[in-house]
Amino acid sequence: MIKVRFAPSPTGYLHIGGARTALFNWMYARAQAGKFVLRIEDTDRQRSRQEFVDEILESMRWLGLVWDELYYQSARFDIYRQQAQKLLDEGKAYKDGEAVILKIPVQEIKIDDLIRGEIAFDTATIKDQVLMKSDGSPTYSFACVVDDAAMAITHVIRGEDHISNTPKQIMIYQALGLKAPKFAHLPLIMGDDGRLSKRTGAVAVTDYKKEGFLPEAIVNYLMLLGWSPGGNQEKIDLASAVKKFSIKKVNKAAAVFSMDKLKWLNGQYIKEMPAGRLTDLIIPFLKEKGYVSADFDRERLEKIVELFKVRMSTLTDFLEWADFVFVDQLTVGDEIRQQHLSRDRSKEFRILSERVSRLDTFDTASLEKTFRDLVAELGIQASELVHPVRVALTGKAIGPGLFDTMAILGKEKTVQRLREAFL
RNA sequence: GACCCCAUCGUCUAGCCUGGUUAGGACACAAGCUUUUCAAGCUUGCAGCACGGGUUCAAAUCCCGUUGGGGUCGCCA
Repeated sequence: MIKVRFAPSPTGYLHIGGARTALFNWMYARAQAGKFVLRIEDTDRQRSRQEFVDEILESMRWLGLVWDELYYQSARFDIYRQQAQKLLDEGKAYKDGEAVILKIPVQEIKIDDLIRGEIAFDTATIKDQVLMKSDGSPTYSFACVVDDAAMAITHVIRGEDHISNTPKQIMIYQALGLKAPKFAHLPLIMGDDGRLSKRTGAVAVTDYKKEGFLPEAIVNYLMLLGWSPGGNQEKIDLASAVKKFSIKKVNKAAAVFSMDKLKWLNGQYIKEMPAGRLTDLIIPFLKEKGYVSADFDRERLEKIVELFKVRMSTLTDFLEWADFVFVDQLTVGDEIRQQHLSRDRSKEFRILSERVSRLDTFDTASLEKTFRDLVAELGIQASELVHPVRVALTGKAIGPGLFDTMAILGKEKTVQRLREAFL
C-alpha cells in the first residue's frame, strides 16, 4: 500500500503553496487507496508555536484534507538520537563538539523523479551533513529521513525547492541502510513577480477564509496549478478530481498564481449554491461586522442573499453590496451624489414615497407597477427616476433591480430614505 | 558563482511520451446581445509553440546549443 505525508513546520501559518503540496499528496493517497500522514516538523524549539500547529490543523480540516495519521517530531527525539548514535558507532558519522555529522562519500546519485524523470547529482559538491545539532535536536533532513522510513512512507511528494535536498537525504538513507522512497517534486507557485508573496495578495489559507473564499473553490483552483483534469474542464470537485488524478500528468513548470481566476471560480461555486447554505456561510461575516444580532429575520436574509448571489465572487462581497440594508445611516459619496442627486427630484420623490407607503403588499411586482404608473403620469422616462431613487435608497449607483431593492429594504426604510433624500 | 529544475496566448493549461491539429479550453481584456444601473448569462473577437541549429518527406512534439526564468548551496524547515 502506498503512503504519503505532508510535513509542515509550525513556524508560520499554512501557506497557500503548502496547501497545494498537501492537496496533491492527499489526492495521490486517495487515488491510490493509500494513506495520508500529517507530520508536524516542530524540531526547531525556538520558532515552533502551538498556535501555528492549531492553525495548520484547522486549515487542513477546512480544506477537507483529513489525515489518517498524525505525528509530532518533537515527541520523537529519542529515535533520532538512537539513529545518530548508530551511525556514530558504525563510523559513518563523526562528532564535532556535540553535533553529529555524516560523512558524505563521493559518488554519483540518481533519483528517478515521478514528475521529472531522472536527475543526477555528484556528491563531490556536497559537504558533510549535520545530523544532530549541538543542542541535541535533529536537523531537518535527518529527522525527515528517519521518520519517512519509520512511518513507511512510499512516496515523497513535495515542492521543487527540495530537489537539492534529495541527494543529501539519499546519502542518509544509505548510511542507515534504509531503502529510499520514490520522489515527486511539484512545481512551485509564484506571484506576479517571482515568488508568491504578500504582493500577490493573501498567502495564508486563513487569509482566504477571512476574505470570503470557499474551501472547495480554493482546492479546485490549487489543483489546476500544475495539473489538469483534461477534457477542457475547469470546475471540478475533489472526488471527481481524485478519480482522474495521475502524478505523472503533473506539470514541471512553475505556475503563477492568479487571484482573478480564483475569484472567478469562487463566484462559480457561490452562484450554484442554494441561498440557504450561502446564508449560513455569510452569517458569521454579518455578525462580525455587527450587521445582524442574535435574533434576525432569517427568511428575509435569505431573500437578500439570493438577490446578491449572482454578483458576488467572495462572501465578503455581500457585505459591500448589501450594507444599505443593515445600516441606519447611509453614506453617499460626493461623486455619486453629484451625478445622480444634483437635480432636484423632491416632488417626484414625495409622490413616490406617498404611494408606496400606501401599498398593502410591499413586493417587487406592486412596487414596479406603482413606479411605472407614476413615471407615465409624470411623462418622464423610468430611468430618469430609477437612478436617483437607487442612490437615495442604497447610496450606490449600481445594484440589483430597483424594485427588488425596495422590496428587500422594506417599506419603512424605503419611505424614510425617499423623504429625506432632498432635505 | 557552483549545482539542479523549467520553457505553448498577458496568466492557468490541452496537445509532447507514441512527429502529420485550422495549436483546443479557461481567466483577464474588447465588442455585441440582454437591460432601470452593475453584475450574471449568451455570442464573437484579440492573443501563443523563446531563439538557433540539427534528425525527418514532415517538428509545438525527438536531439543539441543559446537565451530567459526558477530553486538550492544553514547546527531553518
